[in-house]
Amino acid sequence: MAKIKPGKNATKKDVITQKASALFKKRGYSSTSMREIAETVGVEAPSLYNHIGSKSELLQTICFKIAEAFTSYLDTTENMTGNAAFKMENIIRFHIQMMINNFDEVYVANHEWKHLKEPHLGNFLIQRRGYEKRLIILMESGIANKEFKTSNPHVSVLTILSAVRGLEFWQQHKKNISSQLLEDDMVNHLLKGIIK
Amino acid sequence: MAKIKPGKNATKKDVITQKASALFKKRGYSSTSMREIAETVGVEAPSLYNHIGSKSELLQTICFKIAEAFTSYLDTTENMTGNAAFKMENIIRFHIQMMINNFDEVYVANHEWKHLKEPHLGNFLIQRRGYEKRLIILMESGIANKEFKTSNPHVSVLTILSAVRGLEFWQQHKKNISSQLLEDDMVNHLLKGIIK
DNA sequence: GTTAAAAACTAATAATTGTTAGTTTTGTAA
DNA sequence: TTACAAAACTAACAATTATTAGTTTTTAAC
Repeated sequence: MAKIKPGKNATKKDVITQKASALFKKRGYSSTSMREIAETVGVEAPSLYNHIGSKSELLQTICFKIAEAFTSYLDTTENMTGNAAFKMENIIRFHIQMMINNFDEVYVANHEWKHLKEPHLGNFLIQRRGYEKRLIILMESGIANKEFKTSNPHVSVLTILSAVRGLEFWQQHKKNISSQLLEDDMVNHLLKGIIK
Repeated sequence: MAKIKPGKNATKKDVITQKASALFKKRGYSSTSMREIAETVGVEAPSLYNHIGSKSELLQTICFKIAEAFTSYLDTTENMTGNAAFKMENIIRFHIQMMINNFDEVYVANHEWKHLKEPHLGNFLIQRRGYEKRLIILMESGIANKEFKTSNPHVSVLTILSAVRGLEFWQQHKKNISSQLLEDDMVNHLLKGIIK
C-alpha cells in the first residue's frame, strides 16, 4: 500500500505535515513547492493529494495547531491558583519550551501565517489578538497587586512576546547553551532585568 | 522622460526599493511579483529593469543597507566613553528607533534575508553573527564590571535582540502607545525587569 | 527644432507552480 | 486466490513567474 510510513500514533497526513513544517521553516511557505515536500516524504507530488486537500491546508493545520496549544495552556494557567507573577512566569516558560520542542511548527506559525487564506487568516489574527489581550489583562492585575512595577502593560506584554517569539535564532547557539539554562536565564531576564 | 518621479535626494532606484520594501514586508519576498512592484510604482514590469538589475538585487539592497546601519551604529557606540550599561541602553534605543522609523526595511532584513542568494546570504549571516558577537562581548564586559547581574551573556543578548527584532507587531498597537513611551518602557523592561 | 540618451512600452520566452484526470500498483480481508 | 479499496504512479493543465528583445516615447541639451 503506502510508501509513506507513519510511525506509531501518526497518520500519513501527520508525516506530510511535519515534513512540510520543516520545509516551510527553512525556505518559507511560498518558496516551498509541493514537489519538494513530496520528495522529502519519498513520493511523487500528486500522491500527496490522497492525504491532504491542498498546500494551503497544510499551513492551516500547522498554524492552528500551535495557536490552539498556546490558547489552551493559557486557559489552564488562568485557572491555576497563584499570583500574576507566577502565572506570567509559567507562560513565559511554556513559550520557551514550545520553541525548543516544536521549533519548526512554532516558527511557521509565527512567520508564515500571513499566507493563510480567508477566512482562516482572519480567524488566526482574532485568536492571536485575543491571546495578547488576555496576557495584558494578566499583566494589569499584577500591576494592581503591586507585584509588578508600574508601566504600560501593553509594552510589557509586547516585549515578552517579542522576546520569546523571536527566540528562533537561539538554534544557532545550541552548542553553547543548554535548554534549561536558556529557559531559566531568559525568565530571569524578562522578569528581573539585567542591571544590578 | 521618467514616469517614476523621484522626490528630493532620491533616485528612481530608491523609489523602487522603497515600494519593494513595503510589498516584501506585506506579502513576503517570494509572494511579491515584479508586476506588483511595477504597479505600485506606476509602470510596467519590464520598465523596472531600466533601473535595477533583478528582483534579488532589490532584496540585497534592502538587507545590506539595514545591516550596515546597525553595524555602523555599533562602531560609533563602541567608541563612546561610558560604561557597558550606557552603551547597551544606547543600542537598544537605536534598535527600537530603527524599527519605528524604518519599519518596512528593517522587517524585510529581519524576515526575508533567507531568500538572499549566495554569496550574499553568506555575507549577511557573517555580518549578523559578528554583530551578535560584539554585543556579547559588551555584555561580558558589563558583567566583569559588576554593572550587570551574573548570567549567561549569550542568553541576555539573545533575549534583547529577540525582543527588539520581534517588535514588528507593535504596529498593531500604535494607537495605544506613543513611540517615546514604547522606547522608554521597553528599555526599562529589558534592563531592569518588571518584578518589584 | 534637432538630436541623443533615458526610460517607457509590447510581445514573447522558458521555467515553475498547484492541481486534476486517469491508470496502475499495493496491501488487506474474505 | 480473489476482490476491493487505498494509495501510488504518469501525463498533462492553465496560470504565473522573472526576465529579455526590440520598439516607441519622453526628456533634456543645444
